[in-house]
Amino acid sequence: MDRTTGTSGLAGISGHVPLSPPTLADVAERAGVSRQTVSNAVNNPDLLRAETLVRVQQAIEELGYLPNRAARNLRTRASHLVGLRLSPVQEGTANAAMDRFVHSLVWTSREAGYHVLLFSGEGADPLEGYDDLVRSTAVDAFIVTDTYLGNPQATWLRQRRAPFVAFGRPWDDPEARHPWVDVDGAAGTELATRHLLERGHTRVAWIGWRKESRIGEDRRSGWSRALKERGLSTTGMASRVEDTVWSGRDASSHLLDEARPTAFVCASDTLAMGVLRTLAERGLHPGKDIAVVGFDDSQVAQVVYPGLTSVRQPLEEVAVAVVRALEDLLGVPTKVADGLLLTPHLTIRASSGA
Amino acid sequence: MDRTTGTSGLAGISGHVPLSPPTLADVAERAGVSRQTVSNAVNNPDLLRAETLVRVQQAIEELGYLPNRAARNLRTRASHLVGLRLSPVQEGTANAAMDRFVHSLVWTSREAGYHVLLFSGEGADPLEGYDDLVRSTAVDAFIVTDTYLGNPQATWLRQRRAPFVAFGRPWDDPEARHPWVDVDGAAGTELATRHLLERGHTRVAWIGWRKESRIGEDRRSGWSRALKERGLSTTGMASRVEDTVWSGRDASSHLLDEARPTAFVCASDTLAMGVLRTLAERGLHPGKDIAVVGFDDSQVAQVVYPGLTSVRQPLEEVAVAVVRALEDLLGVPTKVADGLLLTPHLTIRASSGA
DNA sequence: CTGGCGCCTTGGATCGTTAAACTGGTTCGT
DNA sequence: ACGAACCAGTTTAACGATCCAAGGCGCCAG
Repeated sequence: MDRTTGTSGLAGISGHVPLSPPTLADVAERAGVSRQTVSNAVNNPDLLRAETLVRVQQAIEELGYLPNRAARNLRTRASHLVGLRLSPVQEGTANAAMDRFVHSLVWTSREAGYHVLLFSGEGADPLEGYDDLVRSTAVDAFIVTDTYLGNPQATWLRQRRAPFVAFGRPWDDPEARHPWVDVDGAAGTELATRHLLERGHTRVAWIGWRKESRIGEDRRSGWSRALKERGLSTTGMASRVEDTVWSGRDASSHLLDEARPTAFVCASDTLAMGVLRTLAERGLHPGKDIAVVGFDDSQVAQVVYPGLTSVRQPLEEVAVAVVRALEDLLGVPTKVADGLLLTPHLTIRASSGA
Repeated sequence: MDRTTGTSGLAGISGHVPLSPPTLADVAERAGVSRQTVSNAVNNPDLLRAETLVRVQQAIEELGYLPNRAARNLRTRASHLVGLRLSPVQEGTANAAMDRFVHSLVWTSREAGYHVLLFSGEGADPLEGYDDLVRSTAVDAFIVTDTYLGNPQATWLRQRRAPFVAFGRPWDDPEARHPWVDVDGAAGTELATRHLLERGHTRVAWIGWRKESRIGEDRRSGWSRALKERGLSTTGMASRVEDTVWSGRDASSHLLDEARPTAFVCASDTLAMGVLRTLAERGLHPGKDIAVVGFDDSQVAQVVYPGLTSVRQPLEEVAVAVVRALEDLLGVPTKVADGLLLTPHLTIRASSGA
């Protein structure tokens, strides 16, 4: 049977909106060529004579043809989708950065011809959701973002030969050979601390996360490095707590009483908000009496009074790098680089005495 | 050729991780049945004898078989994907709600067997991005969220016979017959205003968006309704501005000087943050001297000192309703209801005098 | 012995696309 | 003069699941 006699998608002829989009065969018929020639016109234009190409392209244009994704996916064994898992939200803590990253990623992927497929796990198991997508070959690759917990995804995904790029270093695994992109948190807090030192502060406190958090310890190291560089002591100047406003409030309150700092550097904007709370309770003015710097430059930092100075991650750049790594991974394996560390910058607002 | 002699996916036999996932044929071979029977086991289990079913299911289990999505999509003409467009972010204003909604939607969709495909437009054109997905039959339906500007998507999508559910009312089009879910903003601000009236306030001001915003006017109507209900005047008590902290600051400053309100209801948390800024500048205490209520219960409202009372949209419920409408749309057209209006509630914090 | 029923096999078509082999006439290199 | 490469395509065969029709087989009832 000659499929070129199909009748679907004759928008231009019948004048009606087609019930189903036009197919290769429709275009072929209209252009007076075979289906394969249309396929070539789309995928390997240089194989056609210029004249034929134009004719086919015109037919494509007139019918508004676009290759059916399911068919193309089946044939090429590629979906042009990348999977991104949204981890279960603990509202109140900073998934602010994550949301900004998602936006950037979607935007950047589009330019590279990819779409982002969101999924979520049922429960706490960080592997939840990945499995089905791998087994049903629903996505070409994954973007793994929650690498803070010794990322078991990496090991698992490699075993399954599922391509992936990580946003976050493989902290615990020096053997890891997968591509990753990360932001140098230590450089960020170092920037923040230096900024405070330059403004004359000598007693700069740290409020960060519990010791088990690699990211937290990394950020902390930037603070201590900057202090030690100037020969300043860090003893008694640091506190490690949960990432909540209340923890930040309590920690800063204690530190103010015990160590008498004139400035705070925090591992997150959430903690910094805790510091601001302590200051408000004590009638102290952020930026005038006590300087405060947060981390992530979240919405909160931007709108709070009088403005919170904060370390801003270059998430747009991260997205670009991730997609680049992805293309490298899925295209010709040219292996640009396995890991890439980007430097954040500091958004200065009134809380650090602008 | 007998495809049952295929050699892919023999994980259990060779002991190696398969290079490509197992197919129907692999399962059939292992279970000692035909491909058709495996297909039936998956899609019409009641057609099989219990004994055979168990055997097939065991083979499926052992091989870790899951139907190839591309193949199934091609055949069934359904992708089990829903498209969601991320509108270009104007950082600083409230896409906070959007992010919360995305999370809820992903979660709810998963339970219904759908995944969320994110996409974005190139520029300001709200139709950007939809077209390609429709023509390539990449998604089964869309979730349209930006219905605030006379939503041209609705008209366009209906023309293309592309199924969609809207989060947001068809404000300008009483003819619209598409399913939608929305949150009753007026009910929310009415709740907020009543809350303030109950706490003894009689001079309650409004800061909202410019008159062209249907959502803004809707929210405003809740405030004025609550005041008029108590015989209180609204004249001189309202201001309509851009959705920025600075606009909120200026507006509240003017209102304080001119109308001497003791409380503010705002169309967004962003504007409420502007009010808090004015209070801070004047040495006034939110919740004690002046009460403030925001809208959206964003991260900001939760962490700011001393806590911002805010109208919270039931986005989880919205997601559930949207997915329900979606299932209705894509399954048997039972037409539950075209539109559904949900009621927000008030999260009370110290800014309203807790 | 025949017919019917329940459960399964078989073969084939189908979805829309693409990879690979092939067409038959021409030009090129040697 | 002979093989190879090149034209602008065409033909065939997948890709993996689903759907349909036709039929086989054992078993039971009539």
